[in-house]
Amino acid sequence: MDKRVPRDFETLRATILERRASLPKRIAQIAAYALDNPDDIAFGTAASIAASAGVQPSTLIRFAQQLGFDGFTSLQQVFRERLRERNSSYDERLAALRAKAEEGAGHRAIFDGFVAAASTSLSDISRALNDAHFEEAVTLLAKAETIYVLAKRRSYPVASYIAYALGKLKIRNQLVESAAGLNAEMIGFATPRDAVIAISFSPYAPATIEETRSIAEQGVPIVAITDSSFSPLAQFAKIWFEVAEADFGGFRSISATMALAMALTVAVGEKRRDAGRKRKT
Amino acid sequence: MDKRVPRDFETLRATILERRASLPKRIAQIAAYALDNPDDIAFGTAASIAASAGVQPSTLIRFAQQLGFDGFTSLQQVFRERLRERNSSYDERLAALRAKAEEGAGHRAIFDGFVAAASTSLSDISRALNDAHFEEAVTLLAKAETIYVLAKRRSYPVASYIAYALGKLKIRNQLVESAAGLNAEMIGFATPRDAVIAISFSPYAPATIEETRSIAEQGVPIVAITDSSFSPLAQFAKIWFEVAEADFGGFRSISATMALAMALTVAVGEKRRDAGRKRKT
DNA sequence: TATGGATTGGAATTATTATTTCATATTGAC
DNA sequence: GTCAATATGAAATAATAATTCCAATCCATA
Repeated sequence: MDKRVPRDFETLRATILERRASLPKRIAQIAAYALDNPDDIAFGTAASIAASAGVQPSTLIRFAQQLGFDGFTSLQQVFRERLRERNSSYDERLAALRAKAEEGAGHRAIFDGFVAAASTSLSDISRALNDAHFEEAVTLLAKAETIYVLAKRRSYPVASYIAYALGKLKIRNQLVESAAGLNAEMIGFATPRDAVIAISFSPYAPATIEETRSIAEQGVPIVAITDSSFSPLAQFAKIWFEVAEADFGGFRSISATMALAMALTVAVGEKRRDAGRKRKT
Repeated sequence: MDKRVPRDFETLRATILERRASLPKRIAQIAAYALDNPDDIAFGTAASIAASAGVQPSTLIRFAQQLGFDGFTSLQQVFRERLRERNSSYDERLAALRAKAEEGAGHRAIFDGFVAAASTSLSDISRALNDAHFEEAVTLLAKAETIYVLAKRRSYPVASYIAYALGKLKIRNQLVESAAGLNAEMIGFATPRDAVIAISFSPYAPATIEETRSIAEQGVPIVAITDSSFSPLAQFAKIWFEVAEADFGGFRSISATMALAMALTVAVGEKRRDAGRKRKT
């Protein structure tokens, strides 16, 4: 018994792909069918699957045996397990990935951890996002002449993506960068007809707070993305979103923030397009 | 037959909850178990489920019949269908969300779309990432004196995050920005003892390609993150990762790229720490 | 093109699993 | 407390499904 039986779907998949070339015709046929229709394998009976794949039930069993299983039933377990896993909550999946990390599966575990953290964050925000707030924010931003984007450090990548996307949508915007130390002057140009997207998470970058305060004092409406109602950003903002990002290895995910930012941007683009169309007709 | 048989899980669930009070003890027991462990119902046998729920198989069948099914098997179909639906490919779900967004179902649909795109991308890369490549990349980067980070436009946010994280980990790095048009000179300082992380997706920013080529010619090893084996980056790179990002509303997700980038960064940090510790002992 | 080995189809067999049946227990009304 | 109706447990039975077996076929090689 030097050939190990694939216990999880991914290993199984890899094994099949690897041996694909050397499999007999009918077995290959079943192999292809299995990878294309994993759900059918999970739920069907040997006879029904064989019929769908255009082979005999016995071939199906030979296929399973060739892979090292002792029969169709044990092969089917792997396909069922896959559905269970896929279906299990993000939290459980995260736990599973963390568990894998414990076994010390090299650096792969780190990667799994980040994927898990990102998934968790996404599912959290999907649940938590308030539709009405989102709608208000879109309305507010769509009316702005120029959208100022304000974020430092960890949040800066999000800001730069927003600026990129707004640019592609031909929406006037200004990324407040600290390059030449002219942020204060840049902010000075903003008026109440503009709007701001400010992003900051604990520990809040002092510069972001300071700039947000000063721009708020000029009467420019602010949409904030931050991590709690105690955030200093929340007090300055007309509308603010609370985003809870999961962390791994001391680094927090930014995927939820990113998704929210992209959605805001694109929604603003759509709203403007719609408004423009209406005005013309 | 005025009582209709629940055909989908949600209806079934509602029906069960509604009648819960009027059900006999053992039947109620099975009902509770079914709602708590729907996966078990989907895959188990009548005997195994009955045992887990602490009742007789016949009770399970009576339960099914009381709900209007003609036996356990048809009840089970509903639980299986549920898994199928839940698992229906992300692509289908994305398509549905896109359609929803098209018909103007509020801006929430846009947000959902971005979350779905991000989830899809994450689950794809989780499946596709090659452990060995990842390990190699980490080794290569951990040896570098300085890590140069190269990315423009859509990929720039990822690069800026890498630079931020490397900085926090006290790993010397240089983000190649186009601020003052001095990129060529900056790149000129790189030696074969350094390393590069280059990120670019179709349509590849010409500047990124050009800079990657020139730095490769200096013998600096390159780790590339890109979207296909035909990518111009792939030919210059010692190791390259293929990342397929789902898109929504014309904007591609960057969550998978982000997760990979963070994992690389932190893994490099760990590897260095381990190496440092070894040297000391 | 003959020959041996591998592969396949299809029926026979075995196993597993759902369902039915019936005796027993429980519950509630009088 | 008695009786009838209902519910439950356990084993018997029927149905269904997995597996095995063997003859037929295919394929590569000499």
